[in-house]
Amino acid sequence: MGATKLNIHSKDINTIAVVAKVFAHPARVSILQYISKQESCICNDIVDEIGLAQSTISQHLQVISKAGLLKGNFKGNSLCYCLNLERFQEFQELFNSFFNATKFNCC
Amino acid sequence: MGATKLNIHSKDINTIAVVAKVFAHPARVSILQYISKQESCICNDIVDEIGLAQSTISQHLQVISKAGLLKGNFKGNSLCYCLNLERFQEFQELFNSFFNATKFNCC
DNA sequence: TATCAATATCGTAATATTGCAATATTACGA
DNA sequence: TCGTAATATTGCAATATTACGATATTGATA
Repeated sequence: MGATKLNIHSKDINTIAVVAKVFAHPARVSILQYISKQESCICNDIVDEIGLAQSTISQHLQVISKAGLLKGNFKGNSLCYCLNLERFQEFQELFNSFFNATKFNCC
Repeated sequence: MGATKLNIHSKDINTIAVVAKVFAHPARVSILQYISKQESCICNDIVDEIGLAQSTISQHLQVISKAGLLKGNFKGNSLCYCLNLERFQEFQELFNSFFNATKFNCC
């Protein structure tokens, strides 16, 4: 018990949920906003900015990265992430088509 | 430890996270889609439709309802929820302004 | 009022998420 | 190559979420 049942839902519905999950934590929303405002981005700056431990930020970054929302230079001891703008817009469109497809009212 | 730190983030950022959390579970996405397709909505129908226990659906409905996404007749033994279209569109706009405000790229 | 059907709540178990400290890894420069 | 700074990983504890069965509640109707 307790585990989310994925197999009973359509692929589209699960996709929406997975994408929403990325934005469902304030630290990740903060990180995304912060990255989008920088010329280049160094994780250590984010740590000072967001106010969570370095390891915690690193984990959140991994979640964001796995969702495909980052691109850039991941080598070296001072990384330079960027927003993957294409992917980000894909997400926006995904949400919008969900919202638009769900707008029919019943009463 | 383990509890999400809300106080270190701005109100806007927390709001995005709270709203995203509603859509961050496939059952809730399913429920929203289902409701939007019905003339009237009876929870027991949803149970058959979604494939989760009645109590589980009821809990998810509560989450959706607390987010303000439902309106309608909540009295009687056969309820008639509807999507709160205004609120739903508010959410869509919230997401879009977040997406649009975060579109600046760094590299 | 007694019953029934629909929905909500409670209690609990399973799983997931969050966060941190400690440690490991990595790549650069001396 | 050695040290160092930056980032990643690991291990663990705390908390949150998900799900279900059992039970309670609610409102309509006989």
